[in-house]
Amino acid sequence: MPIFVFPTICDYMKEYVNQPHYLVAVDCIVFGFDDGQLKILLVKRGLEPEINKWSLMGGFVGAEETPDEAANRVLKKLTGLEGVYLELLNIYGEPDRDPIERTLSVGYFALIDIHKYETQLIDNYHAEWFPINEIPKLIFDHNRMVAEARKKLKFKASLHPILFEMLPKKFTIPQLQTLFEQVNDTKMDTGNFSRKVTSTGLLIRLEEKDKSNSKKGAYYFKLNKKSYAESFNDLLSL
Amino acid sequence: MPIFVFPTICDYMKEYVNQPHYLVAVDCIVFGFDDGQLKILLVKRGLEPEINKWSLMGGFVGAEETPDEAANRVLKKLTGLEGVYLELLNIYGEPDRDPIERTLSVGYFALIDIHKYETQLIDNYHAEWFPINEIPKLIFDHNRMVAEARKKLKFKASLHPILFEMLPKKFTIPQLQTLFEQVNDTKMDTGNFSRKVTSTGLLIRLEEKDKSNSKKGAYYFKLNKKSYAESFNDLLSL
DNA sequence: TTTATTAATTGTCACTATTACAATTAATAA
DNA sequence: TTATTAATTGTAATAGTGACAATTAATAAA
Repeated sequence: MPIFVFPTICDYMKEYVNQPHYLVAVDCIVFGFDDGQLKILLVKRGLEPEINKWSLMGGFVGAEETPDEAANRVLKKLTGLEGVYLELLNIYGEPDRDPIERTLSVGYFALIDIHKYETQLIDNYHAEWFPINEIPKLIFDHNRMVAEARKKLKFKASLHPILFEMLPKKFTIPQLQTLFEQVNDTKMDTGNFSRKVTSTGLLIRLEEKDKSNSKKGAYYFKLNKKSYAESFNDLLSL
Repeated sequence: MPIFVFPTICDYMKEYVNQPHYLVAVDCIVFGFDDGQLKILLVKRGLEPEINKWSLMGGFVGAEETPDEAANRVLKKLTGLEGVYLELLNIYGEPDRDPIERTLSVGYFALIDIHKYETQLIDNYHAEWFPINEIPKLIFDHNRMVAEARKKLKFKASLHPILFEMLPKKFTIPQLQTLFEQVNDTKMDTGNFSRKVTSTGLLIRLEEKDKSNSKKGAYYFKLNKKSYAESFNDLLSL
């Protein structure tokens, strides 16, 4: 008599049927950069429970879509933007994280150019940009999500040129440095930063200058899309 | 008349109820190192559909556990090991990835010391270690999971000292180098590798030597747990 | 006992990257 | 014309990397 008995098809089907089923949601931590500050986008919840509390933007994963697609859909609906930089952050699955019913949430972090945001939507969805150091108390485990997203952004940005996702097409090196310093919570030597960043071949200097911050003015740069793509190929992976 | 009408509590509850519910599973890509080869652990499926096909080890997320806990449970059951190195890989949520019923799978990759594996379980679960370059056709999207896990391991190992998770307590530098080369699919200068790895302060040299591969013999080393922990604190994040 | 052998380890040196900080530049406004 | 100031470039000491040569410590053959 065999010690291990293979289940039959019926056993197999039963195994599926007997398993609990859960709601699956996505939540997006959306980063933007404006006015020399790193910010994230929050929405004021218009539903019970936790009505009028701030939360991340999220939604349920529909029957015909992957979690990735759900996250893109939510972002499109709440920011008007498509094709934004989006990356899996973590999965949040504490059995009681949602008081109504067990819901697993797939957390994504998104980087957007804050100036492309459709400001009309701010009103529609009671949304607001919060400086990263002034995040209020959020619902459920959303504060934990934000904390993990910050860590991931910092780590990621040290290896991949993703910060450009948050900058406009034309940007200056001091601007890039400020964003970098915000993300990494540090200060850098301006000379060394400038040289390092230009030596990568990732940037193309334009003729125009931004004179809003100094008399000399800082040259505008744009991304070298070609080498940007190549460095992504080198580093991609995750 | 307001343009945007807040849903009532009833709307809110209905929103939950109307949403589809899914099965949620975990799948583990288990790496080990033996005989100079990087390997992964596969099980022969004893159930329809896809009976007798090779697959990753997995299971459903139970009602009282997080996906992390489910992955640990599955690993404990199928390897006998607890507290193994385990990290989220990705979430796999194509609506039709499982032909029986929609199932979202949370992929984890695990690193274990292959010699601690309870070999009895190999028989119980029809499991087998496969060299990384000889992985057979797997069920569902499991080959994709393996490919992504390899990429992640390579990337991860370039930043974190995680390879030690796959080595025994006592190991030699040539051993470590072979593992490193397998993971990165490359060759390194032995001298430079040795110096670099010892200069980190991560290793403590023992008196004993391994003379199985050379007449001179290679010193055994063990991990400096203290600086190992510290470097983890520095780099953690993900 | 001596010598040849071989993987493991250490030495060397040219080359590149990093860092701190000093000097210069290009505009503006007094 | 000159003072001012952020932006940019210069410089030099230091540290890290990589290729390759030399040495070492054991074993086994002569």
